[in-house]
Amino acid sequence: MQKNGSAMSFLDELTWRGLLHQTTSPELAVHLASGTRAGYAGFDPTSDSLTIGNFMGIKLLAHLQRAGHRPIVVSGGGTGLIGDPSGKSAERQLLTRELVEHNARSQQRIFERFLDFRGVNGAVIRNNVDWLSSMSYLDMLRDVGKHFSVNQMIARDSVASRLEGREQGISYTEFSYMILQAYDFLHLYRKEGCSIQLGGSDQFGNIVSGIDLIRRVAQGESFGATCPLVTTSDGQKIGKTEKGAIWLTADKTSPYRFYQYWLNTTDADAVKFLKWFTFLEHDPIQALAHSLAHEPGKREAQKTLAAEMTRMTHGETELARAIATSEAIFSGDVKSLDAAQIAEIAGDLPSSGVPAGALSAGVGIVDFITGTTCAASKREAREFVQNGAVSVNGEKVGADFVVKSEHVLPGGVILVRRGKKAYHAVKLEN
RNA sequence: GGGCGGAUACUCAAGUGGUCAACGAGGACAGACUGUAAAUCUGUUGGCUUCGCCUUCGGGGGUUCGAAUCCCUCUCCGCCCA
Repeated sequence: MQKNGSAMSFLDELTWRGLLHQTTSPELAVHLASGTRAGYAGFDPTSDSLTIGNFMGIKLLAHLQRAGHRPIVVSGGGTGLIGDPSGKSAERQLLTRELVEHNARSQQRIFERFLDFRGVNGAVIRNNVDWLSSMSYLDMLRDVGKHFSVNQMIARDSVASRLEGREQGISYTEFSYMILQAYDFLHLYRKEGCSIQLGGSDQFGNIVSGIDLIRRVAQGESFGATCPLVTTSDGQKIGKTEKGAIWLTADKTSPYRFYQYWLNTTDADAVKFLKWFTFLEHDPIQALAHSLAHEPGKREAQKTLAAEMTRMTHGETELARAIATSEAIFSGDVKSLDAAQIAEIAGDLPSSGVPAGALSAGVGIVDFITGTTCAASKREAREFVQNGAVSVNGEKVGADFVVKSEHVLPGGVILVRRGKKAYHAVKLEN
């Protein structure tokens, strides 16, 4: 993650990647070119981890850093106590202080993987609870609130949409959120010399509020840039699957699943994702685009995307494991693996247990897979088996198949597969 | 406060006394075809001890041999009048 002297400018980089939605002023380019600047992006501690949806904020900061500037991660330990109404259709439940604090702290480990914290333009992490919690309500109203026009505040999309529907409404608490975020920017401007705020396009309004505040209170000039809302070619949010979001930490999304998520990217999105999510440069991506167009079956673009993302997020070792697991499993050649390999694979898959005693008597395939992640109910299990969707240890099985002790693989597990991609490890229990 | 209309499975949306576990569309899942892709075609989509049984149509109660469908009531939502 070292600074590349001949790197193109921050804005040019974002532009060719399709990551620049709008800037608050054309002067931003000049501002960036004329010195080392500091820019920040905020992260809500609504969870103890971050998803690939949040990754874009990190990536913006990383590009800023690569262009020679100083990135500041702002953890919303204070604003998280209030709740950002942007993009939310209904009032949210307040999180407890303990939870927000825990989440904020827990998220910090993630930034360390994508940003460089060393050197002159090393990244820093700040938590806005540090300055927001000590500010009194009266000070906030007198020093900050006075500069906000309610007329403008209620015109803001995030607020207006909530005022329209009588069902939803918005509390005074959430309504005040934009003031706090604007104050963050002012604070960072004063204390950290931070003159740029980055975020998703839904944050544009909040960013402009901060810029206005800085102009009024500190007579200073500041800027903002947003990236577009990233979606798949069919308009879906990226990283939202039926089974839940794709997280950036192994405790919530295993490296194997993470790798698989990217590997399954459709052709239409592959190049777009390479530009958006990886740090691969223009030429290599062009080469992959060419490969995709002429030899789509090789899936080089998807494989590279999956590898890059997994390496960046989980490291080289985990990437190697994810690839090994994927290959072993999808080749169907499970039986040639040794005990250690199988145990490793089983660790990456959803699993359940079966008593050794039951197996010696034999368990019908339908009962065997019911309750695993492969089949929710017996009815469903029957259907899958009838469709020929189920295989045990890589071999398709019929409705009369009985699982016995002899099917236990060297690692003490039985690998069940439903359909193409749903794998489940059943572990032998004593 | 008064009048009217609405609440149906993941979502939208039919159904207004039996033939309804509930039309249709979307989504999701599976099969075929493929490249662990897309598109397309087929099937499934409450549960089970599966040619049968059990629990579902906002909550509760009632009428009836029988109700998602009729009556009463409660909750929530929309529209109209004060």
